Amino acid sequence: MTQQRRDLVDHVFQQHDHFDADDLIERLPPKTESGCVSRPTVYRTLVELVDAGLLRKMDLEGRAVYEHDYGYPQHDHLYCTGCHSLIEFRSDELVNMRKTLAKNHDFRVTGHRLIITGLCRNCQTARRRTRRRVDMI
Amino acid sequence: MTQQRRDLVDHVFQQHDHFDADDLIERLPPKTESGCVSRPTVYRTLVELVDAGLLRKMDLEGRAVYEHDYGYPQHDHLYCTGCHSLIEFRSDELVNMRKTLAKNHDFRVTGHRLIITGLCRNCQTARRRTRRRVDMI
DNA sequence: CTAGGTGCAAAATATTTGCACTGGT
DNA sequence: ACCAGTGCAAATATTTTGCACCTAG
Repeated sequence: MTQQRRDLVDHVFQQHDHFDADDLIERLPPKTESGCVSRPTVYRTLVELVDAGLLRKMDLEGRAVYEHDYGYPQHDHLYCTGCHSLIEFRSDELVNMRKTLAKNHDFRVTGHRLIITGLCRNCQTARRRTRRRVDMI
Repeated sequence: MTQQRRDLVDHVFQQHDHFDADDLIERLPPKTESGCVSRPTVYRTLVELVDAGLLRKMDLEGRAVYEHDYGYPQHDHLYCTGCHSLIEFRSDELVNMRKTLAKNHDFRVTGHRLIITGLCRNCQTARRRTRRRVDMI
């Protein structure tokens, strides 16, 4: 348990949000007095946190996005292509569907990933008014 | 409409399967007398086929995977982490769920992607017997 | 002390782009 | 001839790795 890992873990679990490796790197330097954590260390630590079951990883437009896993209920996401935000939702139907499918296809399910793409409320109206900025975070 | 595009489109639509840019490039050379199609051309053509609505693209483990779209019913996939195969399935429940969610969240849905991960029948038994090879292609 | 962790630089992977050339119409 | 399409090489973007050094336990 080094200082770098402590910094990373602290920031990661400060609030429940979605982030990628770059977000993490950009957020860290200003908040730590010990200088910034190097890119390889961030990637290596993320792998370990995922393996340890503390984070969940998903691929979004070619990049790896992470969110809390440990202690969080299973859920899926609405993804807004306007502001690139992820909105969480839960669905028991989906879990049941998964069970049925597993049985029908003799498939041993280990997990799933559902992303529903579209425009969130804000981006629907923003698009009408003005050219919205496509900035992230 | 050039010879390269004709070759590409011919191969892509010869059978309904899932492939990535590399698969396509490897499959083409032996079958065409006109030499192989260059990598940039493959990528450029794939983009156009997706834009034209002929192919669907999905991100799987960081790589772009394509499948037929035009004329094919909407469906989702079971993904076997053993043999890396994609098994298609249809679900009307899912479509209904999507509608309900869209309404509840005031979200304008444009599409979705569901991938259920696990082990297919073969890989379940193979795993018990012997250490299966995780070779690709 | 010593094993695991870190940072730098470089490699690996996947995809995209600048640009001059070429082939289809 | 013209213009879209092509190939090469190089650029991008993201993530991974080799390796020498450092530090927590």
